[in-house]
Amino acid sequence: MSLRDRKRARTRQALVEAATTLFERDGYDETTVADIAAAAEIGTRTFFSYFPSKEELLFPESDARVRAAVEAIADRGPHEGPADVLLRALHRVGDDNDDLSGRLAALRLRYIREIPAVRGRALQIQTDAQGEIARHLAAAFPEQLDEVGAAALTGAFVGAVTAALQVLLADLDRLDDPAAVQAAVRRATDVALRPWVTGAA
Amino acid sequence: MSLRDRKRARTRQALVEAATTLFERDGYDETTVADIAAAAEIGTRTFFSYFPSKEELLFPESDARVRAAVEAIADRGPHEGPADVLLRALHRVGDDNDDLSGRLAALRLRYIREIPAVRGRALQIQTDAQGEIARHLAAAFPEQLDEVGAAALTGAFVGAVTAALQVLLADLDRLDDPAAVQAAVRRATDVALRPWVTGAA
DNA sequence: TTGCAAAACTGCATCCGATGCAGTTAACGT
DNA sequence: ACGTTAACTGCATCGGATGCAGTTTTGCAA
Repeated sequence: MSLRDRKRARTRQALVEAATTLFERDGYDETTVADIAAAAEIGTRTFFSYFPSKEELLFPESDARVRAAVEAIADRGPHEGPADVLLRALHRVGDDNDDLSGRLAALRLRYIREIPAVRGRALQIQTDAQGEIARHLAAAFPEQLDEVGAAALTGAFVGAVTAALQVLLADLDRLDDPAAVQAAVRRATDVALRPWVTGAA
Repeated sequence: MSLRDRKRARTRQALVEAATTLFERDGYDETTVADIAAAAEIGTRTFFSYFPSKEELLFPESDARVRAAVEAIADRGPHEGPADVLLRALHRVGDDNDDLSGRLAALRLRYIREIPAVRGRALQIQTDAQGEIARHLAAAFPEQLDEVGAAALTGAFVGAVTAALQVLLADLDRLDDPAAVQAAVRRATDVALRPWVTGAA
């Protein structure tokens, strides 16, 4: 990796950290892009060559989860059906929830509820990920699932977990506690997916 | 209804129609709020007392579908389970898809794919509607569903239909044909919900 | 009908996010 | 060491959105 690339990665990281600190101190709307750029010691204009928009700061590695899920599909056993694989993939994604120790994740969870632009971006990322997973799932089970069926199955899983999680997080004021969030995620998957684990594959 | 209210409703309608025409002619980003306000013969500033944002023009009656679904839940038969009721509600919502003759609906479907802000707003509306439906469902079946379970079930249904519909609409270039869209919606619900209609309630 | 209070409309100034452009600076490979 | 390429930066600009203050319109009661 060249010096250029290393420097660039460092600046990117500095931007995320500066944004995290400023968001925590002043709030999302109160923190301007100019503030963040200044804190990371780059020009305001240059910010937009690192992130296309302010929201994106909250989702610095949105690909990681998708990759984990795709891996889980690839690592399927010989006797697993589509629902089993999907279930395993979702659990693995839930476990990997600790991206970078929490501070940013806590902000993200709060802002997804409070700031429309952030919520919109989060939902779009989820939709895209869902589509990607469905594509891989259909490819893995060509005889049992067509494109539409795979999308429907994936949508049902993700939709169930997301909705359940939302209810569980709604009355959770201490979003800063990673353990509580982790527990909520696990309970959400359990409740949401119970209808499948007992039924047919 | 007072003269004031009637006039206000007329202006609101004029704004939606002006926006529809301008969007069709020039595109979403190319049409400014000032253009729309001018076409409806009100000041630019006044626009924001009718709609809080530009996107909102594309969702003028987002409550209607929720009301239809809630009605469907209320009209349940004595032997229907939660899944049956939800299925019927979803079908009714699908049938009511012809809001105001299509032009706006066609634009909406296109822009949900193309413009991030619109997609974000659409997903937020869907999420809110989902939550509302789940609340009513839980209230209707207090012994079989708790809050989390109702949210998970509703999320699964809506998620499945939405995902399936998205695949079907992806290769549909002629979005202007209401019949084709209607058919896609119906097929999406059929495919997505097949696992439930045969299984247990 | 008249007069008053509430609501709606409007222009103006302002802020912020985002983009195009052009000039400068820094890093890379030879 | 040098030319090429990429990155950084300031500047100007645009559109969406909000607060404010002044004017106009509507509603209602005297």
